Amino acid sequence: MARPDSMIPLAPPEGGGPHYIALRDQIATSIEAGQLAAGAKLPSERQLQTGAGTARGTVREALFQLEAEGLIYRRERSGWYVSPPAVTYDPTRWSGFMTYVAEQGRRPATRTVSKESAPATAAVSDIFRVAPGTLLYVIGRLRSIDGRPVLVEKITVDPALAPGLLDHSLDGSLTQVLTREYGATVIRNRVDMRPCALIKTVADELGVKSGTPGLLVVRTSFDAGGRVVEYDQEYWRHDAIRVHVDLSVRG
Amino acid sequence: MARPDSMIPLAPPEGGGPHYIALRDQIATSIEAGQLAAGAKLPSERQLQTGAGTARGTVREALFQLEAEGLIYRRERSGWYVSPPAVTYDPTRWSGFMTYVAEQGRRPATRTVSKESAPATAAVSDIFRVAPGTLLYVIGRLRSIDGRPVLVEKITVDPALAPGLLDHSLDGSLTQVLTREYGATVIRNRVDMRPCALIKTVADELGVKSGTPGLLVVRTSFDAGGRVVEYDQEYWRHDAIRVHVDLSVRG
DNA sequence: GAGTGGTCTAGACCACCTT
DNA sequence: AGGTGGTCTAGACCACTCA
Repeated sequence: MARPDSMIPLAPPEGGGPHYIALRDQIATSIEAGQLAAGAKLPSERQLQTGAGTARGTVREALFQLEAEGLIYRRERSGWYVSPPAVTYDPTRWSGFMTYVAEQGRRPATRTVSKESAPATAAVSDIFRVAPGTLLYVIGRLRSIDGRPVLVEKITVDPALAPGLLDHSLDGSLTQVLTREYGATVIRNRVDMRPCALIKTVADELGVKSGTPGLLVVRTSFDAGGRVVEYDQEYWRHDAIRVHVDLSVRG
Repeated sequence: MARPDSMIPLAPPEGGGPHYIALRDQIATSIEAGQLAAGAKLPSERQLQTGAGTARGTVREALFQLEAEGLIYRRERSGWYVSPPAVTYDPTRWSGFMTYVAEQGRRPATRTVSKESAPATAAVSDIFRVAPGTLLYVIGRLRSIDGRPVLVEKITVDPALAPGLLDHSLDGSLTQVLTREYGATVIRNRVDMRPCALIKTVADELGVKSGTPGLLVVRTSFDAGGRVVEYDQEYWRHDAIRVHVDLSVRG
């Protein structure tokens, strides 16, 4: 039996839109009204289901919508939570994650997940202008804001520029280490950004479901000789970042 | 009856992952292998359902995943199609949409959807530094690449700077009109970007389902007097754009 | 161990696009 | 008119988290 109109579980949504949109609006309103504060946990899907008088699938559609909008997020098999505000990233400023997150009154943290020497793939060897298979340092890090993981990054560095890099502490600013310990001077930064989906490996580390939307930010920094100092691929939760660029006419 | 293992509809996915991921991988592979070219239509959901031996909901989950990744997109109630490549947007370059899209070998088009004088809301009046309720020009445009709508924009301009603007043709570069006809000179550009969901009004114009992921790009341009020349909110399909910024040390 | 979300089934009706 | 995706139901079992 499909949609038994005889029992009218809940008033059909005003305006005739889908039920899941009506539920979405209801939850969105109580978030904006502050009844659900940032970080607060939503009722369970089965509770919402009872309250709304719809099937669980419909409830989940409303939740997916809110997730896509960045209003809520999930912790795998734990529940749905109200998203905290996003931080602003400005690629024209040269401060690192730890700095600009703190400047915005939030608490940044970095955890080094992996560090190793690995042979360069075709794409990477091209960027570093080395032969494919050349051993490069690859560092994996997980960065959090106020205790919530927001990005996973994979940093590649040429050992020729920073021999023994992996023996240093990598839980702070890597750029700072490269500058202070190895005298590397970045004079050019290239930044690429694009919406993406978080694939399994990344999603697992962030504790989100594979396939949730994200933002890929790729930074490539060069020294005066045009050599790549640092190649950094950052996979962000899509609701944790916004980008801001301020530009004046120049030469 | 749930998951009748007795009939094993399709070999359970290698590695033990979910079925929808296996189907996703299968479709992704045939796209990457070129068996499904950019713009090609996928088989219908019910055909895929039969082929994969799963329920339609599972098929749709695989399709949603691919959509989130930007590999495919849908035309409302028409079908699923392979996404064309994204265009690159560089906020540090001052060329407009028509120019940079054409430079990348694609065919740009603009259609003016609406133009009117409307009273400034609180947020907008703040940006333009006018009293709330002041009449401002608001222009709605739909922009396409190779015939596929990729963004909806809402441009706000202060009539004090460009009286009679709405009488001009607005289907080309608006910045050019403002420069040539009104002598406005932009010396500063502020750009904000963040992932978002496309809400109903926008989604309808783009012909996508409400709630599909998008990218909001807000450009604010200023003249030498610090006055806002143009305030432009662009809602992009998330799979149509990537952002590229190249920065050198400077003053 | 109770409860949560994650995955899946097998249907149904509808609004809309396409031909 | 026939086919498409969009929405929805009412179940089920599973892997995992949390207390």
